[in-house]
Amino acid sequence: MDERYEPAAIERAAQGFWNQHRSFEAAEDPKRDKFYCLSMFPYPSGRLHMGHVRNYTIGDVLSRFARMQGRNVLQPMGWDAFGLPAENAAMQNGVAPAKWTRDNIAYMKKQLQALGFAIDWRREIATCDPAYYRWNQWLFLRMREAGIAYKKTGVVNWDPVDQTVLANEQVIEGRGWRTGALVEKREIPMYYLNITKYADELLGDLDGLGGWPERVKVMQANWIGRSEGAEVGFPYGDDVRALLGADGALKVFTTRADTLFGVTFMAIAAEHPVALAAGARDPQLQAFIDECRRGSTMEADVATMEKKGRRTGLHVRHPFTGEPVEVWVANYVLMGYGEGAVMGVPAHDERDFAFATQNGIPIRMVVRSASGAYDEVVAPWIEAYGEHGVTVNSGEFSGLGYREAVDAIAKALEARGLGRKRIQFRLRDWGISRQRYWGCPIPLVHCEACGEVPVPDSQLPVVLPEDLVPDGSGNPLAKSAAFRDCACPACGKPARRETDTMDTFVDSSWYFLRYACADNGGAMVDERVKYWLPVDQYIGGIEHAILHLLYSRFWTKVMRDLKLVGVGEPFANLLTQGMVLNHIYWQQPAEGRRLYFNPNDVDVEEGDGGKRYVATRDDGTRLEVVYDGLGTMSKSKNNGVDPQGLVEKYGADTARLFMMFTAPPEQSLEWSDEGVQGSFRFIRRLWKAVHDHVAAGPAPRLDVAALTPPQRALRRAVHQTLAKVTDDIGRRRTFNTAIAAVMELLNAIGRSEDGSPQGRAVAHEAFEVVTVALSPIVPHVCHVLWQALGHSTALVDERWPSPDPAALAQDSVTMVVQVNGKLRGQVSVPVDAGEEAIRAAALAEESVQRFVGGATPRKIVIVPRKLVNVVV
RNA sequence: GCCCCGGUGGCGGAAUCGGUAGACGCAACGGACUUAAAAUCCGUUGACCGUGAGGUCGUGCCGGUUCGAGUCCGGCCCGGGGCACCA
Repeated sequence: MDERYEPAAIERAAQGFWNQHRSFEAAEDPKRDKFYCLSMFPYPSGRLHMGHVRNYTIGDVLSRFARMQGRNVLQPMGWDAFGLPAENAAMQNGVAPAKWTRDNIAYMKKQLQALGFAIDWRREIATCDPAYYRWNQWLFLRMREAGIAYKKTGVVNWDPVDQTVLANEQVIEGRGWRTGALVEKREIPMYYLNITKYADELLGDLDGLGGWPERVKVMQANWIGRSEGAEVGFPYGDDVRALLGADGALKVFTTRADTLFGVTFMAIAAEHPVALAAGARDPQLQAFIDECRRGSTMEADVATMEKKGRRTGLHVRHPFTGEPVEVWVANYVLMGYGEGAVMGVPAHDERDFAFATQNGIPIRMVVRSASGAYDEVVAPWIEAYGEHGVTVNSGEFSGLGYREAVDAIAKALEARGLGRKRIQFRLRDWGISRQRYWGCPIPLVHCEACGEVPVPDSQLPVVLPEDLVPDGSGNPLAKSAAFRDCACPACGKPARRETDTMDTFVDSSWYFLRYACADNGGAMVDERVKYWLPVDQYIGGIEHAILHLLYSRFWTKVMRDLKLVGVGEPFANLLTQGMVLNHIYWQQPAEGRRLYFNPNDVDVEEGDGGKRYVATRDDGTRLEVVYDGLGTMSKSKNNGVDPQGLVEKYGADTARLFMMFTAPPEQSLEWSDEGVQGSFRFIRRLWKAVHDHVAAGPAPRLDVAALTPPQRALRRAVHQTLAKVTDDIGRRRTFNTAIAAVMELLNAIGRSEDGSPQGRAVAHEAFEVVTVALSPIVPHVCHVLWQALGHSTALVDERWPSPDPAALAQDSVTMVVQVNGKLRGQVSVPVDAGEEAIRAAALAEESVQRFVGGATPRKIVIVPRKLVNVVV
């Protein structure tokens, strides 16, 4: 064994061993308990970032731990390879997205391998491979047959200069990112997946997901947003009837049917048919409608923008009183959500209150406060106005509580054919059409004679041409004759191929199934999926808590209903890892954009007026910069740390140890160069300790009966540490405290300095436990240390040991003594001491006597083996 | 704006079920070793009072429950994630 710790050589040796012995190739074996450990696959952006290292280290620790516990472990890896960044890179560099993506995959795969992850690379998949995405297409056609995939119009961001659809990310302050043109909303036909059909089940099944963080389940439940309420029809007034040339009713959904008699206006979306008809004869209203249709499609923008409205001059009639209610167009009502219309009850809804006050609309109180918080509704708004109470001024429905009022009103509405009770979800159907090149083609053909024709299964996949280079002006597929022009599968006449591609969330909604059978060219899934699913542990960023995880759950349920898989939930346990943060520094030049400086190039100087931050530029000149706090590592803020440099300088084990030690996995993690060095030093200290122990010659056999008290104490610490690490990794998933416990143990071994034969035997056992306990986290160095400790077997194939109960036993415990809840002393009592004995020992303690004085304790609280509190 | 999470020494964090606040690590300071530096090793380090023994205060802010609150409850402040075409 070398005296010096040389990570490069050690890691080469360990990885060579695992590769040669195919240690991580997983085979289905029904007799063995399987453990499917899945980390969210990366987008191949070019290089690994620290978030990836953190994510995959967590997965690897759990995989290696489960493997040592005897489970049959599958840990696969692949590439979420379609998406916008490839098109952006193509526009910047003129490289085809396919080549850019595949080069990135090759590079990042090498980086992953250098980190020593226990991955079965035979199962690698990339979503841009036709062998993968053909099954997107195949299942899309099955969903279309089942009515789950259907067509309707949807709203997109439209750049009028580039004549192209923009992603939300490409809209900067209401303008196209390349052209600076004001973005417009535009309605186009799109394909949708009927996820709302599964809303009830997606919500209800959350209860069965015991291995999911509570906060993720709450977020999903709120996203699905089940609300019980009533649908109410407001019959058209004569003016609306005349305008539309038809009879009917304006439908709304409300959770507050009890306030129906407080309706003083109706608000409809700018895209609502009534609004469009009204706009056609009123140029000023049309101008307002046009204004509403500019601007953002994002909910956050809609929610924070100034609430504006304009009267249409049209009326609907109250369903009970028949009174006319004026209809307004409002920018805060969205056509895509609910009915595109809401009833306005200013007295009992904060937003309606603001709208009414601003526009001079009357406010009619119809609920009396149950708590007496108000007698009349007057400005300013107070929260109590929105609370449930007892109805007033509501005709025959007055004097009812919330539930009775809603029930009675809904019943009466139903009798008149103007409404009913209904359950509404906030969740909307999933629009999957994208007018973009680098994605999975939607397998449809448009024929003048036959209409929309699905591509027959025998002709799948519809292969995406890989030689196109987007230029920012629309989808290149639409301009490629070779792709676009085809024969109609039904009649054979010339036809046009669909040029929309699928949302990349489709690709990631089922990749975890494909790992089980990646080599099957004849079917999407097979028997092996039944063996591996569900995923036993899923690990990924908290930013995916809603969309990706909800879509995957939905997709799995659809496949279950199509009899393709046996499970209805894909992920049994979920760990949501926090983000990796670093400091942000910038400087604002006289003209142009902020310049961001990498924290590596910034020195912190302590001056009279506090701290100064000085950056050193490439040309060696220095410049004072602004410190802007911590933020996620990103290219735009120039605060990323390249894992490659870290691995080259310190080795993969140090990178892994730092990631696991610095913060618990669910919390955000702050980058620290000093912390990395500390992790490196710890490994080196471990290496040196084992080296010195081994260099002193073989340790004798451990004779438990012959140990001195200090030796017994050290051995107890060894087995306590083992128990703690097992619990921390296996149950609590707090790797940082597991590592801290091992550090403490290593410190204790160092302090013992016991060169006697049994002292060395205890130390030997201790080093073995340290090596095993750390091996999931720093597997390379432990692989080599295990051999140095005299083993001919490979550590990766060892079983995780159990603590020796005999070693854990102790005959006395130290209990803390408090007087009136304040710590005053400690007493040592036998483990089996009774309450009386503990009480006596506590009262006899010197400082307790001092604080109790002559007083008689009023109460003595005893927490077994921990604490005594004397209350006087 | 709405939903979710977090806030503990100079810093990252620990305290697992309401029971010793600050484990472990970093940084800093002092010392040993060295011609010197690096590396390594030893020691100190929440604040305040005290020579000391010891005491008082202390987990974003205000209030509450409890023998006992970082932990539970109510109200705020600040930071982060998500909001449906970034992945």
